Amino acid sequence: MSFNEVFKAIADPTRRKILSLLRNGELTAGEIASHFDMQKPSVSHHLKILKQADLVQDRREGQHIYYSLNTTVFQDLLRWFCDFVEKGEKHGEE
Amino acid sequence: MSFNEVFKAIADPTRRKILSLLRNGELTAGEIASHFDMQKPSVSHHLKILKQADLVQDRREGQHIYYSLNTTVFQDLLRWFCDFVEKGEKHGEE
DNA sequence: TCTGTATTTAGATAATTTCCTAAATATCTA
DNA sequence: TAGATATTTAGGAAATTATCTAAATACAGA
Repeated sequence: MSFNEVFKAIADPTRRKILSLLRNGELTAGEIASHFDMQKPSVSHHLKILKQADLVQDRREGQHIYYSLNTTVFQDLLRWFCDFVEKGEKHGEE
Repeated sequence: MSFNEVFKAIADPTRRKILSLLRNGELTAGEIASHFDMQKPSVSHHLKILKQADLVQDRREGQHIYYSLNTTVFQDLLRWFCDFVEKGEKHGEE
């Protein structure tokens, strides 16, 4: 996981929608794909990018693969934004 | 300003570094460009994208154009991330 | 008005990203 | 093992993005 991968991952609207869907709990790849007008391999590709960025986790259960949010990375991001809103003078990127 | 433009804007490492530089106060386009191994027109392009996303503001003073952070947009982003970290069940994107 | 400095705009190219179809892999059930 | 379902991997075309050089615009001072 790198900070850059995370920012790239959330830059895409499809991926942000996937993250929003997962806020209500884990879903299978197929359930996620059913929310989009897009072929399954394309959704799978987006899931892979989210996983590489450590924004989601997956676990297999039989034929299904369940995806869920990894909120610890969101907390790191939260801090990044907080640092801009606070008027503090120290900084550092990456 | 659209949420999508903002996320696209912060997806690029050069642009995130520009934002970090501006945390210490406003800088001219030339001062910003001097921090990068990149031609000035390229930096100018990145500044334009940050401006369109409403992450920075600019003001002209003589020959110089000063750029500075617009922290209100960061607050909106902060809320977006908070919504993921909180375990709340409601959601909505864009 | 002419010259120099600061910055942006325009246009081209190379790299990256998104999405598709086809094929491969993994698992379940008969 | 064979067939069905769920999902990913592979390979390629189209769209987007980052960067460059050259030219244009804006301003200051002589």
